[in-house]
Amino acid sequence: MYAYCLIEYPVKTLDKAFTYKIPLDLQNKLKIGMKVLVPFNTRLVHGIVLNITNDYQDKYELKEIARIEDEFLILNKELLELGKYLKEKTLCNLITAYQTMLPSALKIKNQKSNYNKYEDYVELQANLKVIYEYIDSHKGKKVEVLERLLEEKQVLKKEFDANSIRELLKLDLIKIKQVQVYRINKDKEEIQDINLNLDQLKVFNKVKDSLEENKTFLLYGVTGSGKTLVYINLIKEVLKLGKTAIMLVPEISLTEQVINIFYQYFGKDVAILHSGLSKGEKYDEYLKIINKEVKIAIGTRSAIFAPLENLGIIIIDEEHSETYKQDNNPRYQAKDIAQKRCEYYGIPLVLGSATPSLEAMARAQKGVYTLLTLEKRVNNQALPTCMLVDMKKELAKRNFVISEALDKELKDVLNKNEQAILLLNRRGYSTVITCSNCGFTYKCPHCEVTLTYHKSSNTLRCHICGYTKIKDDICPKCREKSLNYLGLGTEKLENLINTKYPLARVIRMDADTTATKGAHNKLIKAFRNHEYDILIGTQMISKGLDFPNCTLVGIINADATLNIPDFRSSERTFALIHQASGRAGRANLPGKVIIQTYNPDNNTLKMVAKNDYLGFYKLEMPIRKVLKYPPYYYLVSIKVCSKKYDQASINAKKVLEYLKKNLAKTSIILGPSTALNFRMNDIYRFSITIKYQFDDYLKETLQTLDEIFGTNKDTFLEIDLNPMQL
DNA sequence: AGCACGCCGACT
DNA sequence: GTCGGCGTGCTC
Repeated sequence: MYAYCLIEYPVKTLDKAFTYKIPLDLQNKLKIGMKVLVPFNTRLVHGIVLNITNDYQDKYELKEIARIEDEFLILNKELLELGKYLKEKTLCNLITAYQTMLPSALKIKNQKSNYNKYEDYVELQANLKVIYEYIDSHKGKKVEVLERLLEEKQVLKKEFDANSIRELLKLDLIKIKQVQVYRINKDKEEIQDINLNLDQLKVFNKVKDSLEENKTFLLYGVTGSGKTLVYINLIKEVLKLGKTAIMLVPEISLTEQVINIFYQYFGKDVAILHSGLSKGEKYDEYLKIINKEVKIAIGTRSAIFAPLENLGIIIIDEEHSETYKQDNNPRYQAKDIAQKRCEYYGIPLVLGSATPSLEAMARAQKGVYTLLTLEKRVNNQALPTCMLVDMKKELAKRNFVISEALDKELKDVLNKNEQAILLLNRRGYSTVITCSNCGFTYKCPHCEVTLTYHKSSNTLRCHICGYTKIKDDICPKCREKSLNYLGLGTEKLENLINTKYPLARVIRMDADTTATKGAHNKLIKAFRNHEYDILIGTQMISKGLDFPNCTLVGIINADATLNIPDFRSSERTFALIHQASGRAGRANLPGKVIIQTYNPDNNTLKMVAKNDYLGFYKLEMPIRKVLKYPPYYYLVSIKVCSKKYDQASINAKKVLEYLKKNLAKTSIILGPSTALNFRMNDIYRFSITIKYQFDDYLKETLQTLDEIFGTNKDTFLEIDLNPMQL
């Protein structure tokens, strides 16, 4: 028998199956999808078995498989196929595709370690007669241990007094047994079922009627309409059919609430997969799935590869979130993978959002997806009232950061002992430092962007590569003490608010205050418990958080995201502000939102202020059509990267020539131009964009392009199909 | 990727 | 004479 193995090196030339003889003693054990160790060239390497056959045609002299590395299948048939799809979709190596699908503890690489966690348990050793004799003739702790063991058979060693255990061991009355345990163990909680309201029920029934069909639903439900409850009920239905479910959430730290609700409802049936877990925890959760001990996997992007068999539904919450697209190789979109898996099992895919991506909504309008709508908030609560404030007028009143209106509302909130959220999508203290004497500004030496000043650490930092330097007292160029701090970040805003409202308790949440594990949760909990009155934060505060006492949301600078030069900036701005305003007024209290902008006539902002997603959709779609952007055209972004400016530039032109020759004539090629972050980590990047509608040979063309440049030493390509940004 | 093989320069 | 620089080519 022969095994076709893919080996661990992620190199184009080695990204194919190598054939090995299967030694007799492994012939019954070896299965497709197992991890093996094989001789390769002069050494042993890891590989994964792609196929097993009985005969072999080529005259090649074959070596034998050395051994099996993991006793269980790391990938089943469906997932092996899925890897091929992933490779095709993203043009990555097949081995890279499989690596991406596995948790780091199981990845195919040359270091085996045991991630199983064991705990010492105590069991009775001697026969019962001896035990009873001991109990009858002794007193104290040791007897208690034995009595408990008679009842429970196996007890955690930690629960007993160590001395007693030691002595009982010496007497040979008990023994220690190592048992594998899971690091995460959540039990179901007894909670009362909440009944779906009529709207929710309608939506639920639509999907329920299609549980055996491969249909994609777009669940468009306003913030606070109770989408989660619909998901829970759908999953219950799926479990009743004896099937399993995957649910994706954008970022686990922000969605802790959702996770907890799932634990309450489903307890031990849930495995959770996200980047915040330790390697061991991830390994355990993955193992629970492989061992079929759980029926539901919840997690972020990569959880879409959860090795559940017999899937019954996949749900993707906050469908519009850009976190579902991986921004390094392989650049896959979890929604595509989900679609593929649903197709395989013939089951529904549910995409949920209050601000669907234009792509999704367009497909729903075309009937490709089935549109389901939840128009009303639970209990008919009103959506918050929004107000646009013209900051140009405020400047005249010398209000640079907080407008009159926001000031009034903030005071009001503080008086009523309610809470407010202020959104400012820029961290740090001041975003630009210039010298008023010579005009000097700080730039990152590796990335060509201005450095942001962080007051708490007195450093200047690059938000791209993390470069950090201590702030100077004098201008490094002209040696004058004339450095000015321009531009507003969350840190400065926090300072300002503290001085302006000295009695208010203010808390800040951004990448700097949430760097340590669990910090996120602590801050959120503290704010929910009303230990603070005002929460200042970047976009991380906008998603899915529920603060019942929060009645005011202030968008400090709505233009910040709007002015980023990208075709999706309007969509992003709408989603961000709309999601943030959804935080206002959730329980019984009505909410208010104040949006500060220098562009009060901007249509996107007007639509946000009206809480009018469909209005925004109707506004933005014609623009996309005219400019030939998604959803009307597909995009490919090619970045030509090199440490050497000249090489990047020359090769960018070569790529362009190649594309012109080989792409469909109907495709549009833009560039090369300098990429958004032209220099990043000392690498220069030229950007070429392809817009196309139909091109059967596109992938082949890109594949060969990639191969041609694969041999180039100092230039490499980043090819992103359906990029989120250009 | 990782390693052997091979062909040239500057050292005990 | 030989140690070691890294260009080239191969891997079931």
